[in-house]
Amino acid sequence: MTKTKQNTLFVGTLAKGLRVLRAFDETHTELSLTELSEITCLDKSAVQRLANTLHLEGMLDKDPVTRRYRPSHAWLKLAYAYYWSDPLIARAMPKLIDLSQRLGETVNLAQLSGQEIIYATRLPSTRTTFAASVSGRTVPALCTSAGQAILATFPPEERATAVQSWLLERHTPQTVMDRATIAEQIEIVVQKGFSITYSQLILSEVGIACAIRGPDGRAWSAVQCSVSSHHWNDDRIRSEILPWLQDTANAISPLPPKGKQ
Amino acid sequence: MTKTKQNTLFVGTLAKGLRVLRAFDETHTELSLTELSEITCLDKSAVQRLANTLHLEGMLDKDPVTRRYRPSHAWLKLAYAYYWSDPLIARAMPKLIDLSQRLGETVNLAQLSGQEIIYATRLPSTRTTFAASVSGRTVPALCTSAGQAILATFPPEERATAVQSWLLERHTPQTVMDRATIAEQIEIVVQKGFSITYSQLILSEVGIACAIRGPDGRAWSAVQCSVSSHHWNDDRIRSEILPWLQDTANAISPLPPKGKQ
DNA sequence: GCGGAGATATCATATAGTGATATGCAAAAT
DNA sequence: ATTTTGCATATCACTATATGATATCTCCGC
Repeated sequence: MTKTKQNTLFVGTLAKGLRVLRAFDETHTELSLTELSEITCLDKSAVQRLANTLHLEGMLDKDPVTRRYRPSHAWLKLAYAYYWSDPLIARAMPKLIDLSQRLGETVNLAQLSGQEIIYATRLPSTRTTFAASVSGRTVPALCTSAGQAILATFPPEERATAVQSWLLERHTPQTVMDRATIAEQIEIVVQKGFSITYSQLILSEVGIACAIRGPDGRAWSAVQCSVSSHHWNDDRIRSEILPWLQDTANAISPLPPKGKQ
Repeated sequence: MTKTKQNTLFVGTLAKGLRVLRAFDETHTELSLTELSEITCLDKSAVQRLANTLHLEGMLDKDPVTRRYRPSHAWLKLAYAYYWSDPLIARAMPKLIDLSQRLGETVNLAQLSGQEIIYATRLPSTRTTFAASVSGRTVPALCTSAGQAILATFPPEERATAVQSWLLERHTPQTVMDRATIAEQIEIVVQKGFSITYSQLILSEVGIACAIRGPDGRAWSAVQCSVSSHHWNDDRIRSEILPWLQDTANAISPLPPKGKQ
């Protein structure tokens, strides 16, 4: 209902079902029918049917006693299918493993997804927050070293509009919320070829990122490394981490020439 | 169509949409409309509408030139939601990171999902196959060290029927396909409290697993470690890996007493 | 420039999903 | 114990919505 996308090629019922799936997130880890109904803004009855269907199809687990629904293992299987479908992952993975071994620090593969960065794979090497140890997290691109590294490969005008309009989100007291400052930072990234951010997502966490450029020089992903500022000063980061990070990013870079065969 | 689940609480359209999502896997990484139609056994028109809807809703990417569909980043976001929803993951993750650091070898968290094991989190420490480096892979439980470790915590009758009836799948020439042999192996696991398998999924790969038991002694998950038999002999595995593995599994074990509060 | 495969668009039809309402169940409140 | 409340589950008549056959359009190989 609400204002369904008129089109006849659009199956509203399926869209509603997806609303139910997407109702689950960090804060909504298990939901009752009425909660689902509230979150999705769908009719109670509709949610009942949709959730039931998702349950029968193995997409939702249902607690037999509380009657609440939870994501099922099928959600992980979908991620597995994604990993196979994205050629970058296959190319990057062995190199990321090497890098993580060499540095002994957390290494991530970040991809641009709209205005956000999604951490497609994570190789945590250190106790950290839960959010930083599992893949699939999304964060506004402007707030992250990876996002800035990627944006720095964009043509100046696109870069400018991105810095002007893209989503921002405060995660720590230190999170930079001023777009002018971010613009400056990114210009520096353009010069240096890498990006470093401090305490943007977690306090005293340093993010270092190098873009993975396509043949046209433009990047959609980045190799990123997170370390603690208590253990690493700027000099050591630049001398002991950056070179390897850069090498890894470059090694992943060349995209296949798109040949049909 | 076909033989839709009669029930009025079942929304066929949604189920069909899910069929489209699940058409993607290791071998089907990007699909055209006609391919989707073949795989899902759905009408061409139906697939057209469903795929289009999934695309508009951001669940499928569409190559503007080849017109083929691919899984989108949303699939990773779903996995992220799963990770938050499963309390075991949050409890296990820091301990798995520690373990992976200590051993310097690949560490996995495996969960029982039907007759299969699903690798919910992976911390690869060594170059390995792609399938073994990304999470979400499922493998028949009987073929894996983790599956055997879990089954060994089941009451004898259930164990027996599982060994008799559950799915088997050959992955290497060495994969044990004889149920009697598997039964024997699992009885040994019951005695020893851990499971070791050789070359079952990949040649010269050794899998070592310890079950994560619930308060009732029964397990649904296991901590698993994969090493190369070229680098590790039995003695070293038992003395240098097993103790830590066991400790980690035990440390994760105690499930919260299920109190409402 | 032709032929064919596959993607896109259209449309009349009835099936399949809708949402209001009613019943059932269990835990919290009195 | 009894009542109340909050949710889950079930039912049903209606029509909006998905259906699938058909037609058109577009791109590639020959």
